[in-house]
Amino acid sequence: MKTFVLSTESGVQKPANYKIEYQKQLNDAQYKAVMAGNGAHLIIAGAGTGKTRTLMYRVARLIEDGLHPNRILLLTFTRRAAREMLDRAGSLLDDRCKRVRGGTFHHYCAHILREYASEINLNPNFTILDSSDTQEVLQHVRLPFKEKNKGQRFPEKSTLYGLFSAMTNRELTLLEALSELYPQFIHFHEDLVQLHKSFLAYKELNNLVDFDDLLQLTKELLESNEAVRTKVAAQNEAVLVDEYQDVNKLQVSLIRLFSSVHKNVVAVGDDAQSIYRFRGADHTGILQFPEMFTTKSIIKLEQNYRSTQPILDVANALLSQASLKYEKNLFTEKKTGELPGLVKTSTEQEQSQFLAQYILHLREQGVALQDVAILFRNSRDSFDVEIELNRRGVPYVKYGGQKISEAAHVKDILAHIKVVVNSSDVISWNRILMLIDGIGPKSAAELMIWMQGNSNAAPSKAYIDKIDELTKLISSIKKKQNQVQHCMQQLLEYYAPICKKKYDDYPKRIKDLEALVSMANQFEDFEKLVQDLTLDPIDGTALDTEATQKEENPLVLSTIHSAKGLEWHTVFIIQCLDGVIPSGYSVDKPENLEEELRLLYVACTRAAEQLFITYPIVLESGFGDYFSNPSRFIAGMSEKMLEPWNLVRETPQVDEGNQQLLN
DNA sequence: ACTGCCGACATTTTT
DNA sequence: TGTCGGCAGT
Repeated sequence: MKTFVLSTESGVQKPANYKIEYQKQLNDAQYKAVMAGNGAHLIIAGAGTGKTRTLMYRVARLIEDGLHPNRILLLTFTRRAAREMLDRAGSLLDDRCKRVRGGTFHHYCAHILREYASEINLNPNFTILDSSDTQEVLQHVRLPFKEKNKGQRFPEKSTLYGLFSAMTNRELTLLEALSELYPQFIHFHEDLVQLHKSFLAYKELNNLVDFDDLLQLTKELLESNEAVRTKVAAQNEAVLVDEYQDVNKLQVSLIRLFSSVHKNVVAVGDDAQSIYRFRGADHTGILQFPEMFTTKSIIKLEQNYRSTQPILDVANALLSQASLKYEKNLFTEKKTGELPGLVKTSTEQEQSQFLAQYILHLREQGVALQDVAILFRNSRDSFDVEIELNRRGVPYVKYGGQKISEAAHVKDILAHIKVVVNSSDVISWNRILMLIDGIGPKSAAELMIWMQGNSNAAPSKAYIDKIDELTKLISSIKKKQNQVQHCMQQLLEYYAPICKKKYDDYPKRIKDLEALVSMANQFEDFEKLVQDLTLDPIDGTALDTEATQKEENPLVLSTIHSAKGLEWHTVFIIQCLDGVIPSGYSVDKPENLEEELRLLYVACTRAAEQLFITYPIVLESGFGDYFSNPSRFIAGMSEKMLEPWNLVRETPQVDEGNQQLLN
């Protein structure tokens, strides 16, 4: 006789022992967030409370519970964030974590669209336009409207871009977006409706998709096509969203669609760190999460592991000036530390001198350059410091501001590759034709008509040889698509003389391009290369890694926006002036003003041990020098919270205490 | 038609 | 800071 023992346990297998000791390694709130079961959960994570840590432990926990990694979708703000999180989760558990699908909304949408393009009459081979490409399209489309309204000030391409983008991302009608953002153009409403139509038509005709379309088309696809929606959403057994405070309305709609089958959504964010209103993020969005998703729990992470209490005091003092927020009480066990310093300098140059000298002083004290950051509101606010740092040979990297891949020479090269990938990419064709001597807008347009076979007029003899050379190059690359690096090299040989002619500073640019060529081999094919470089542009550093690797790890200069999620031992916030932060453009609207406040809050909470806020009293401008005021956000702060520093020029006598010497 | 030059200018922040 | 529009010269 055979025996079979029936288990008394229910069918679900509960691993009695996890590989990871969750309870030991996490605090109570984090543990709760990691272990929370199915359904929607919102995690309000104050700055420095271990938000990333919590997310990655949750990923590991889900996998340990038997969920297949590719049924997890992790949506982050940048691709780097996803990569880091999954790498860290991987070292926590094992390599299964790396198979989690992670990336930005734009990446995921691009992926869906490529797969299901045919369902919405889209060619899967579409080219993704970055913001400057999109503006070029707008420039083209707006011409007839500008002509029609001759003599009047018609919206610029950047204005149109802002308008249409707001409309899509915030799910507004054109009229709503127009009256809110650019009421001065309200009388063009009718024209703008037409312009928008021709903008969409142009993109459709030429197989072009811009950043906003990636999201919008995906939404339309999933809303209208139940079969696809079910298929896509069924795959997402767990959806994790990072930086929820910065998602916009359109992205919220997408999350709902992505999670529409299993309805397991965990969102992490901090309403106090919402700084992307300009991109359509609505910082009240996170406050409305419970209305959008059937929320099982709201978990608050309040213990800060990053900063000292004096730094948190300043941060909390800033936050107390905000009006609408989730009540939070950040606390730390790092009770003691230096008081944050307030450094007033006479000029911007003096500010730069102070920074350079103090940073070198810190280095002598054992604080490595890479553990120090200089943060600022606008990319150009660091120009003066950069000069000073260069003068003293202090290595630094700068994040934020213009991306290398948006520089003209890089775009030139990429345009050649783009026509290989998508031969109907007229924007790129136009760009590369115009590079040829003697070809301007007119000839380029004629040539494109001719190439499409819609004209018998052959191109003029003056440049027929050059056209020939170009077409040979393109078709040769087309044949060797798998030899990415080799083709890039070939392309660079073709482009180098053009570059020399076009730019005075060509040696620098050629160097950039050589670096681009050498990094090209990490891509299997051109499609991947083009898509990755548009969706995930290289910021300042990546191209000159060679230079930075040789020297010591560099000091970090960054816009506050790009500093999101990062931390340093010592942080300097510079140019902390009224009109800079808050920006002069935001002072007339309370909502915008609050965002500036949050921005300063984000900056302060990047500091672990020491924080400095600096500003010059005299500002130079084209019209001469004038006196400036410190940011209104710090103006009323007590000296016991933010300690004023006194800068003294070097004299034979040595000063003591909190006085820093300048020489 | 295209190129180059000049002066005016406006400017956040990013996928 | 570079970028944009306008204008004159080739």
